[in-house]
Amino acid sequence: MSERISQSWFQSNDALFIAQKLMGKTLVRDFGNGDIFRSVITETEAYIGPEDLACHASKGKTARTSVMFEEGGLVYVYLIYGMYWMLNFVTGNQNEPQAVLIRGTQACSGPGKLGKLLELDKSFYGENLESSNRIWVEDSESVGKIISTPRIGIDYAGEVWKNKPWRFVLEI
DNA sequence: CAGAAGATCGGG
DNA sequence: CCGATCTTCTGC
Repeated sequence: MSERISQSWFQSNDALFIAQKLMGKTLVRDFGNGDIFRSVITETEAYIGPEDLACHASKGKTARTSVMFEEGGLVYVYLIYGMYWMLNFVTGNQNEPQAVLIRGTQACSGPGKLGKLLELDKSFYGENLESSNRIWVEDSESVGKIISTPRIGIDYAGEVWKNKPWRFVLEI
């Protein structure tokens, strides 16, 4: 009964909206060997636009951030601390650099651990969530209450941006 | 071209 | 609290 979420949905909404609406939806990862990971998304963070000093796109368009300047519905992954692949979904239209960081699912809490569990790597950079045969999101009923808090690990972003309540957690 | 720091995590 | 571990960006 679950239906894959379309690229147009990611494209026609901003990161703040999508970060909240992804709550309760199902993240799917097909490893291609018969194993399929499916788990409900329970924690996200929104990173919006060039003004948001916590958003990588605030540094401008570079090889690392260019996918955020593309249309929504694509995967943005990057390696952090030399060992963790962070999973993000690009949102909004072209030249509206924004993304949603997937910080956790019911089966796995923590963005670093999730990236490891999903076996992410550089090859996922720019993957299309609507057409990919290895990673996508399926619609499902959101049950529970959404809590918002400041984002984690971005003290460098300055008082204004580091205090934005753009981290969302689903309490089931 | 060298150096620093990072949207993290686990061990002590 | 600190080290792991390596890509990316900055400054000289």
